[in-house]
Amino acid sequence: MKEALPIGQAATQSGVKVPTIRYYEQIGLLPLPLRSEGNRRLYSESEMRRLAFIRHARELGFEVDAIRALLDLQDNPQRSCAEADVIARARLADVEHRIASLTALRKELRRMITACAGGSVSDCMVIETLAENSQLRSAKKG
Amino acid sequence: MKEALPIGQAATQSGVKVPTIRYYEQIGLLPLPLRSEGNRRLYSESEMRRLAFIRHARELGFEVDAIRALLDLQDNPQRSCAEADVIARARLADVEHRIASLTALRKELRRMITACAGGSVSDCMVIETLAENSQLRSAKKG
DNA sequence: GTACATCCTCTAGTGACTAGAGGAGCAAGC
DNA sequence: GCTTGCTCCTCTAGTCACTAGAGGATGTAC
Repeated sequence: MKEALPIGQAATQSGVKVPTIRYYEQIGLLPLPLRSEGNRRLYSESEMRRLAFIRHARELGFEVDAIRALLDLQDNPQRSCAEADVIARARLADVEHRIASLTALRKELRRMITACAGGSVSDCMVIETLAENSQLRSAKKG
Repeated sequence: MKEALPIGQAATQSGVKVPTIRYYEQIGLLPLPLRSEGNRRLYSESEMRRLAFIRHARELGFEVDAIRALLDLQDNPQRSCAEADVIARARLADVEHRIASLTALRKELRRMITACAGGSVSDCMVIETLAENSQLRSAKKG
């Protein structure tokens, strides 16, 4: 087992800023870490892993509550599979929707870059494309 | 040319809420619309199109500044293609990174749902999957 | 033992909305 | 003309997920 890290090193290693780590602790995404004699936070390997997960999930646009749900799954492996299933399926649906939207956008961005290669912007259709796509869904999350 | 819409109908049609439309006006994403005799906003077809674009772009995770940049491009079609290219390529890189991460997560969620079909959650590896991927980039924007 | 970085807690500010107060405009019915 | 009720107006304040800063304690290097 590796030695524990102070918050500054935890921040550097995870790419999550120091105040953000403290914020995650405050809202209960991270457990209260061990403290040194001088009252400083010390992060274990498993906490670092959890932190990396949170960071990545946030980058992907998951809300804190969704991340909390995923972490709960991990924390309670004995839990009924039905619960896990509901959470996982909801996340999956969300992820698939995001992938579909981003794939459509990627296509349009590629087209735009290609089209722009040799002239003015006047024939770029980003706005038209995205405006039309926006009819795909008519309501957002609750 | 179709007749102009009051803000409530603009909201219904675009899926952007009334206060959000006013907010977009306030921060300069939408132009100041025509007003009726009674001082009510009236949205033309082109403003509706712009609104639809903004909504879709926001759903896809673009920041307001990025949207502003794209709209500026559209507003100034005589502008150099180099500028458009820079914006589009930055967006494309971002989008591709997101797609890659989400695809990895989708795989894991699917695996999880399958695994859960017959047992406990104990071997779910969501955290590991994302925690490892998170080394791909070490810094965010700005 | 004194610099100086790193840490602590606490409060306040940011971006992108979102909700609510308090009031004006307007269409329909009496 | 007058009321009912909806939509609209402006303005301020609240939310989420951070982010920055004040003011002070700790830890390490010379």
